[in-house]
Amino acid sequence: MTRKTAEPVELKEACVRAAREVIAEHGVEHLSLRDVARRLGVSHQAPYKHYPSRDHLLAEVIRRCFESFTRFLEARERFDDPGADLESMGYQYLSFAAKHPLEYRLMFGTPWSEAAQHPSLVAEGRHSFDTLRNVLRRMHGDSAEMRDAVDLDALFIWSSMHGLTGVMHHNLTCDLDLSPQVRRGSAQHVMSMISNAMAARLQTAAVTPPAASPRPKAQKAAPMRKRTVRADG
Amino acid sequence: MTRKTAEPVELKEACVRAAREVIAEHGVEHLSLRDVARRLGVSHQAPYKHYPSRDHLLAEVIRRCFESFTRFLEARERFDDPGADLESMGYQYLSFAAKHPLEYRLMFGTPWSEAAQHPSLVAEGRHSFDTLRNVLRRMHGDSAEMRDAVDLDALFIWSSMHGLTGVMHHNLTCDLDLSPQVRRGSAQHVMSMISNAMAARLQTAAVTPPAASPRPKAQKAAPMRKRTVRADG
DNA sequence: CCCTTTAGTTGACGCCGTCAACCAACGGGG
DNA sequence: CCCCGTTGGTTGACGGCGTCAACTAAAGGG
Repeated sequence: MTRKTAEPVELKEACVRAAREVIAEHGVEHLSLRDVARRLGVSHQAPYKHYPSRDHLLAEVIRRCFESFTRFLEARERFDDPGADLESMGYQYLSFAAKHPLEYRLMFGTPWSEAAQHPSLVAEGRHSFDTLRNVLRRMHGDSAEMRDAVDLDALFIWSSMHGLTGVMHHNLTCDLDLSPQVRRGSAQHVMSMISNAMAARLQTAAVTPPAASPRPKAQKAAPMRKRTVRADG
Repeated sequence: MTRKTAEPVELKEACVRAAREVIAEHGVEHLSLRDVARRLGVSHQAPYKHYPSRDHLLAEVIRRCFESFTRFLEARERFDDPGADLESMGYQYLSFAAKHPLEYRLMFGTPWSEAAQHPSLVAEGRHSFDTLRNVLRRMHGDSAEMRDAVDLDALFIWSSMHGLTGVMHHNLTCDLDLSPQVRRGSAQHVMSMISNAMAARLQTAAVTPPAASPRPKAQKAAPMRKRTVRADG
């Protein structure tokens, strides 16, 4: 009635935009469909015609974050040398987190209700991860027996990046009495630590290529005891 | 009336316990003071006599998580060698995350409303971080010029740990097509990668002791360009 | 022309957090 | 002994929320 009937999907798109506004202004925990509807000058139930629940709208917003995140990673400066390429992607990752903290927090800081409910979202997340995988495949070779090694390294790198940005985004970084030098240099430092680790790893990997269970070495100072981290331990 | 008036602070404690139950059963986002009150057979509003708002109760719950987390880290197997001690703490960290995913997620996965509102919480979080700092001080020496280096390393290690557990706790780990070997070995792998990185770092640190800005080396394959990650870049 | 589908409406229900007012027990001071 | 403030509990109300249900106008093809 009050809305022009031009595009039937107009509202669906507008909901996503309005939801992003609400989240930006009041935080994801205060996102409400009623608020979205109000902003669009539409009755409170109108968004329900396009999204079965509040969480589905939220999932769509987050899915788009993953989309643009992946695009951002893909748009990195490219290098022939896989190591340089990996590093380039690392900086791109941190740049995204720094430039789009809202999106980043949405992707990685939102407590899922149930991920299984939103398959397109997890597909998009997987896609992001695959970008990192691809770089490491170029590094390690794409042989079948290297697949697990690639995944382990991907997990490590992803974790370090993810963890750093998480710590930086949490107000923790201010409350931890970190000096400005530390705050400024932390990204550079983490990147170089990853390089350190990968360099050492590549040396050992060259020695033991078919490592089905990639047993690490690198216990210079103290021999590393074999431990396992288990939930029921 | 219906409650025994034995202990005046009884309800305050009971609220925390009930809140933990609610969170464990329904997730932190569904924690409600009314639900807590109902479980305790007490009127809604009764909890308000002890906690000024829902978020204050939640903050108290999380604060206790940090408390027990720190205790857990402190209770690690101790070693004279700082490297071994660091490693021991790393496993303790991962063990805690594996054994108490609920608490872990609460501490690091809860979107703060405003941290400044809950100073005792951030104090407890800082305390946890200081545990890691102390180990690294033993490693690097506690000189003033090493303080930033310690913090940088602490940030890196904390990030890797935090990131790994975050990735593992997210359902992502299932949706990423990771093989069981990878899932089982990821903790071990991340630990060894950190050891790799630290070993390389200690070598360079020994060469350039007064490094105010800890310039990293370790660009074997590709020279690392000096980049900066800035929000406004 | 009718009938189904689509995209929107209003209204209601039961949660929630929170404010306000009230009330019982306690405990120390006159 | 009474009196009164404090503490810890009560009930009631308000508005906001998600969601279900029923209704309606427009569109569009048989």
